[in-house]
Amino acid sequence: MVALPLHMNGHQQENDWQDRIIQGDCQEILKTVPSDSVDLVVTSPPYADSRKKTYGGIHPDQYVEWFLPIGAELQRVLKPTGSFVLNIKEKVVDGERHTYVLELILALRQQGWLWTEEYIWHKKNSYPGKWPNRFRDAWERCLQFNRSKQFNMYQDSVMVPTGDWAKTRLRKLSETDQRRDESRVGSGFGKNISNWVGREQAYPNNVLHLATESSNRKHSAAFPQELPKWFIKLFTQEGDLVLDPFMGSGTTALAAKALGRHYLGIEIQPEYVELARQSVGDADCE
Amino acid sequence: MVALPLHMNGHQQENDWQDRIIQGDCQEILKTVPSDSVDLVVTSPPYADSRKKTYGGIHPDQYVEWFLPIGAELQRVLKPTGSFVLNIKEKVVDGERHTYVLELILALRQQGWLWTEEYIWHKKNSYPGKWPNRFRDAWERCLQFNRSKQFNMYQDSVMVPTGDWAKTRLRKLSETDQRRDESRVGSGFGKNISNWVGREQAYPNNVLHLATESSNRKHSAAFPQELPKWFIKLFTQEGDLVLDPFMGSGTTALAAKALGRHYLGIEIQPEYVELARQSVGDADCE
DNA sequence: GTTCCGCATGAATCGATAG
DNA sequence: ACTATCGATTCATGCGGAA
Repeated sequence: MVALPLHMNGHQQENDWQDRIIQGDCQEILKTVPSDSVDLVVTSPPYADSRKKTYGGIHPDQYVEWFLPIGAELQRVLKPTGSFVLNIKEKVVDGERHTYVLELILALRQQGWLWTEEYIWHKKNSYPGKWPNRFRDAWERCLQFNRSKQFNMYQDSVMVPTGDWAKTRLRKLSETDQRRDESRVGSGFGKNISNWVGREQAYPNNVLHLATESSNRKHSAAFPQELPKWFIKLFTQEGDLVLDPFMGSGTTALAAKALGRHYLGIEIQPEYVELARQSVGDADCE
Repeated sequence: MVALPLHMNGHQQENDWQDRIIQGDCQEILKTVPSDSVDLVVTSPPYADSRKKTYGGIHPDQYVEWFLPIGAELQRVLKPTGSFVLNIKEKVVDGERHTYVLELILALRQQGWLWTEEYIWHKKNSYPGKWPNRFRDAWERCLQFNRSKQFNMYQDSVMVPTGDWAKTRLRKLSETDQRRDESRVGSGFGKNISNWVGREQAYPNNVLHLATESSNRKHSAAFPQELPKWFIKLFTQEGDLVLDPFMGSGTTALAAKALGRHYLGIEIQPEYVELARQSVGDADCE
């Protein structure tokens, strides 16, 4: 049977785990989350040795060791059809890219995760700076892991306008619409699709072009809401549960809520917890 | 005619190693190349299990083992101030990204290489296709390795125009071209750079936006000439020596020659050798 | 000389079929 | 069961021919 939250007894209601932001160390909190209950984990954990003041600064050499227990819990709480998206980028240490992310990928596979794909987040407005031996770092990894080869993926929900739709849309419109309508019947969507009716659309690829959010004042990591949104649309449906064990200022929760998904956020810093709760609360008023 | 290095006796003149394309297995040929003689290695080795007919198809599980002896030779022939740029991408095997590239990076570091940086080549025109569990693969790794932390880097040579270029130029373009320009983010590759001489310039970042050359010539080059050109400009000066141990149809040699650098190409396939020689020969006539 | 349009062409991947 | 081959799917790009 599932590990029940400590304060609950008897029948557990799934709703208790939805739309909440919990303060605490995710390694501990996660133990109280039921198995096979989460549809998507999307998170941007503290990077090694960075954000020292906020997270205690995990040393690069200890990063894998630190993350593995959390990876194990995430594997347990994720549904077999769910996905785990890890946004991360290795630091420069002593003039070299450190290898802890590579080692983490290998270690997570040892743990049973499937390394399905590596998406690239291209940061269009990367952090300025100049060094004699390198250029600005303008990309981060978004690693997709799965428990099983059979996972949910709703590709139609993230389609984008075709490169030259303006040129050909009028000509091909009828023909293409017919074809797309057929395929739409089987896959039971409708909401987002309707936004694109009349346009040519194509499936995206594994390179995401997003700007970092400079307005994110308090939390040190500039994690644009569009990033979790994209993965939430891609890997969940409305009503599904999205987990972020390193919630920070609540970007993932906001994204999930805005898309009609349930969220579960864990954050160790009380200030961030408060900030995140305000954010999702504020969103209520809109 | 092919003047093989083995035919030479006595003192080696550096010129003997310049501007030549040698047919043979690079693992063997490299042994005859003088130590500390190359300013830049830029190459795109056969990817695991691909190009089966031409290279014999290295199995993913044996890739690291196969590459390491070559890596050792490259380390020897490279000058201490030189760089080694490796263009590579892992395949999907059984629904997962294979880990041989990650393992190769770790193994090359064991061999003494410094993993200085990972550039991303964003392939604007990625191979089409649709699958239930993934999108099209639109990026490849360009891994930069060095022998020493003190390596040559000429950042000014790859600066890109900035600022008001969109403003000035977009007005004249058609609607479709405008749309294309939007997606043409960042590192100003392209032919019209000369139009922007004298304008404000900025340093690029570590994401390169290039299209593959699909229907360019008879022989479609796996990587576009702009890719080696960028690294050649960045890591060498005129008169320096550029080595490509997997020359293919000669893209790197052409790029080096066009930029006034010397080249040394090694290629096992006689047809490619012939093609590459014709290419650099043809370039002479222009 | 432009601009526009048609068309072939990829460092792909999956799933089914065949040996 | 495990490998090898094949068909289906899909789209940005650049060339060449046409207006």
